[in-house]
Amino acid sequence: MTDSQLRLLKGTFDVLILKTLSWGPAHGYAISRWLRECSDHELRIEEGALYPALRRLEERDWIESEWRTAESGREARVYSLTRAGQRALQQEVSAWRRYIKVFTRVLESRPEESLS
Amino acid sequence: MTDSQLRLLKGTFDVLILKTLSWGPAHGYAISRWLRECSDHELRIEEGALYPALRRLEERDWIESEWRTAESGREARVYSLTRAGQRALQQEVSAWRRYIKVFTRVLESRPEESLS
DNA sequence: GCGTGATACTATAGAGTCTTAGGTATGCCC
DNA sequence: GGGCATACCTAAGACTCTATAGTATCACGC
Repeated sequence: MTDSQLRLLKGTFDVLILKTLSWGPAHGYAISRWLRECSDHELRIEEGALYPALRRLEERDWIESEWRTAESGREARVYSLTRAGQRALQQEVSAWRRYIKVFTRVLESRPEESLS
Repeated sequence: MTDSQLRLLKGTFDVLILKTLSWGPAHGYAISRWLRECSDHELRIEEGALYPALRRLEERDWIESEWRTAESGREARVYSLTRAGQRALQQEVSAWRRYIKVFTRVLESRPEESLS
């Protein structure tokens, strides 16, 4: 698949995680809770998917992490967006908009338009 | 994941294939060509993904196939949508609309709205 | 002090999907 | 006969998500 073509729907969560972190640093558990609430409980990140995704994003240097002790006294690994991550977020979001546009156009197409 | 939650983005092609077949029966090669053209060459189904997907859909009884000889004399396996496939297409399309809506809402959200 | 529930992270097995890369074969045109 | 588009199929491998289990801390009620 060349650059002129859209990347397919893998790593959906990645953009959502980046978006969540654009609101400010957060630890894994908070990310999944925010996403669930922000989507009116329609989206849910399983923990088995969340932590591998966080490691994946960190390997790409889109996020960085640090162990911190919260006011509660609990330890947690807090993630934050890097500069590269901010750029990546913008690119991912526009790629997604583009994909959704094309996808929707196909789904709404009528036979007359295609069987020319 | 319960029914009230959206299925995630796997099997993206499935809906697109069903949609293509809703225009009328077609063989595999034509499906991939139509999709490419209908999306202004932005979507492409690789053959390695197409034929497994067609078998998958046939196993679910959403499509059925038949070997036919075209006017050209070439043999081809022609797929068509079943009744169950038509129903599935409608359901899939509305599930996708719902997913895209939620997904877009999250991607367009601002910190103020979420960090209440 | 002890159970319970929410918080917080980690690891693994398994399934499913896409990419990449190859293969076979036919019809058409020169 | 050679090259090209058409038409189909398969396998290896990578990647992502699900399901499940495990560890540990803190707050709360009793």
